[in-house]
Amino acid sequence: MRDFALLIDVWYRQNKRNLPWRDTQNAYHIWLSEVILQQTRVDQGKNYYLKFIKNFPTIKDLALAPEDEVLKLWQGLGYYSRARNLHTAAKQILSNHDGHFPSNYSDIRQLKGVGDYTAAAIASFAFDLPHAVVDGNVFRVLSRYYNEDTPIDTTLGKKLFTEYANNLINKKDPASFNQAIMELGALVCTPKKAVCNTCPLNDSCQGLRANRVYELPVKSKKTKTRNRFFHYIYSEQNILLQKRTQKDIWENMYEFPLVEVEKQLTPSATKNVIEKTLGLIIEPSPIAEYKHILSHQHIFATFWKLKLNKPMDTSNYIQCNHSDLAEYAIPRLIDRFLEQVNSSSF
DNA sequence: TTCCTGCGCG
DNA sequence: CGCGCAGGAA
Repeated sequence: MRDFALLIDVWYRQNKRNLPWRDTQNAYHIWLSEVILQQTRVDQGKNYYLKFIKNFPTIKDLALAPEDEVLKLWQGLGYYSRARNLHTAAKQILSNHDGHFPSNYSDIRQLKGVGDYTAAAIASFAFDLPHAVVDGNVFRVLSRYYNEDTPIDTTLGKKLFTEYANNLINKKDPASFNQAIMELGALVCTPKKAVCNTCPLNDSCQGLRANRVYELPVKSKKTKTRNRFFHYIYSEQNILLQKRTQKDIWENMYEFPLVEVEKQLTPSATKNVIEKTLGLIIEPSPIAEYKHILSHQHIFATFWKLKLNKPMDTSNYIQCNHSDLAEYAIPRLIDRFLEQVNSSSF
């Protein structure tokens, strides 16, 4: 339909939300907001965006900051590789582009952490270039609009939907088109409870006509998860920390001394394993247990308290008190435990 | 409690 | 193509 762009444009002007990164052409700000919003909802991302702008007013400020500081600001958002990549990209911009954000698609696309979606978003929002964004919202809107069954998580699907979007895009105002189609997906053409009766496209939507709205979009793969069992040692006086340097979850973030085991054992057997592995003596029963869910893992975490009645070798660890602890980037799991510790009596 | 959403990298 | 995080909805 030729009306597509016009219809959503009219709708967008009347229904757009006011967001801090809208109505700016500052490429740095747009980039930052897009990276934050990559796997995060607007409500959760807003404050992080404002924090980052405040702490790092320019790309150079971000590039020259220590990684620990960037991760600390990102703490709680998840997918921490985004923060590490953001930092790397800032350095790329500083050294390769003299601190000025690149203004063409291919240079933007080369930045670490910037894929097809984010490159198109920045190119259109900051530089008015005609690159259609294809994110989760766009997949949903277009799969329904065209009643298109091709799975979106395949190379073919990605190519097809990108073609659809680039054919529909308004070349006169690509930025508004991109904003409009995503906003429609976020507010009207939602995964559940879509409000088709107020949708500007409901006359021509093939998915609605076929009553297949909730069957779309189609995905081919289902995600598999594995279980992991973490045992953390907490010492309330003199907190022990270590940095996760492995290629694993939470890379470069901090946590308590950890023993990971293959499967759940009895408490006393577990205690033996922990003490043997770490050379630390702990209290006989755990003080807290959590199930922490990640995209591909279920982590069963148990927290044990360090027994402080005899000296032991803690030189492998960073030692700090509660106020120092606030300087370290820690995963949500550890943070959640600390919230409980600080609010109750241990 | 369980289910679901979200983009880029190696 | 498997993996990375957290939180809101059902």
